[in-house]
Amino acid sequence: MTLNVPIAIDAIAAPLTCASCSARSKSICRVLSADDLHQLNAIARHRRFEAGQTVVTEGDTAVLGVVVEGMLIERRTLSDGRDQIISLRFPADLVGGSAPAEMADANLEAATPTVLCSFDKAGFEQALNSLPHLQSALVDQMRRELTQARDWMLLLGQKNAREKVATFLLRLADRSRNRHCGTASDLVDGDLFEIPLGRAQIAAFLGLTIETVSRKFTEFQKQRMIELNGTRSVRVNDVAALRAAAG
Amino acid sequence: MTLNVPIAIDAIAAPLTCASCSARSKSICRVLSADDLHQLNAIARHRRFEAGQTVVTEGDTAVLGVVVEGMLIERRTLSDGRDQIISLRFPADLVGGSAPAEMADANLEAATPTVLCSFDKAGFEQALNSLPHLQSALVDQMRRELTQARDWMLLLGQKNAREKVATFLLRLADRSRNRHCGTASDLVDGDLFEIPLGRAQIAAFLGLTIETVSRKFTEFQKQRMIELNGTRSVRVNDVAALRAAAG
DNA sequence: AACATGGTTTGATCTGTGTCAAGTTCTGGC
DNA sequence: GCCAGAACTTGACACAGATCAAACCATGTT
Repeated sequence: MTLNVPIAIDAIAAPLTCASCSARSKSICRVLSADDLHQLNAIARHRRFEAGQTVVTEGDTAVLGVVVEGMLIERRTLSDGRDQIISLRFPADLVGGSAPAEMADANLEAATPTVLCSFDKAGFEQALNSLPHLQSALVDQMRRELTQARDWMLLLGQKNAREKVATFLLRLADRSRNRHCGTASDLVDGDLFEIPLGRAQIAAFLGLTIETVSRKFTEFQKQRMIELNGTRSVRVNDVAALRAAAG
Repeated sequence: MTLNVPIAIDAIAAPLTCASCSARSKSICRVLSADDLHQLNAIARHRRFEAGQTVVTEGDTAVLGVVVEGMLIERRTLSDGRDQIISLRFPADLVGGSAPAEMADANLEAATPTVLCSFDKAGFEQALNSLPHLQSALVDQMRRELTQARDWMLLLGQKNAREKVATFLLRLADRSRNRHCGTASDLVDGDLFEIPLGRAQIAAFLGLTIETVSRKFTEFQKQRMIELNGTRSVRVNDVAALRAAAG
């Protein structure tokens, strides 16, 4: 079972109702009763995106929704083309809830084939007003996003390439382990997971170049901390060492 | 009139009531009616801090409040001592509203003599529940924080030292210009303002070393873009050039 | 006034990461 | 299965920014 290439995207039955939504138990929708879900259901619409496809461009009218399957990337771009990936959005994550006004504050694109449950913005605002639980779930969600953003600022501003790549791997491994079940299990030696990003995307996420990322991967491999299978499949051989390298 | 050293901190009459609060018109409190303000007033308490003083340490029970006067710094620290300033909080900014649970997610310290209007956490939660306007103002505030954090990620990950320092100066100048009156006025050549931070703090904010920050300052001065008066007072001679340098 | 102190600037050198340029390995289409 | 193009790795080299060290300068103290 791979993360980046679901066997057949079209074979996945898109959950048409919130009741059967695989992302619900971990998304902001989890706080809603069956009755309240109907209100959301009415303004929800599923959209599919291929890997690499753009969802919205910075400045466009924002898209609002919950990731159901796959993975989205938010990136912010400098006028000369340099860009920084600002966040990775996994299943159950809210997207665009933090865009001020009606305008997207970043480019949004699919890293892997992705299903997004998008909400009508006006309808969502209305739902927020009538469902206090939803509103506070949104606040919670934003808190978590802010904490993540701040963690990443620490990484970008202070960590060196080795620490950056190690941190990245640990975060991803964690996310892969815990995405299926609700139980949080620790990463252990021997765990295998997929990197749903290319080297260029990893580089843009870490504030490095492709080449440096690649070098660190092979460095970790030579030191027996990880084992690469192809370019996107990783086995963690020495969690402790990886943790140490992450600083 | 200096930003960092008010003539006499004790001479400032602390606004004891929200009604006379200088920060109200721009803080989250602005959305509340006179009546609703009473509810907040009841749980508010003013606290003063000297420059350099710690307000809370990461992991302590969070402090929640609005900056009335002065400036606070939030910093996150790596185990080996390296640290990154995660945000600067100016008058009217909310502090601690984004801490998950009850725990501060960063160190908070005063950069200049500061007056903080702190709220009782439980009381504030209650106020949030009973005052929907306040809740959505909080969401707005968090949106803005998140946008700022993301802008800074772009800076930390992609900009070089020259761009970082130029960006920093522009941001500060802006903030200084617009802190008194409500009208947003553009920065123009000849504008003078104070830097309420030492070089070490600037460095920690930009992900650079003290020495590099210092070198960029003198570089800008040699190029006639700015003029330093002492170490903390800056005159901007060429806004356009600074903007260009900021990328 | 001389002094101690902490912050800042400046200089010399080192180093990690970027840059440029080949190779090499994957991947998907025929 | 083979081929073309893209993605990745590896190497040689350059350079921005870090590090180490020494002046320099404010500011308050005796």
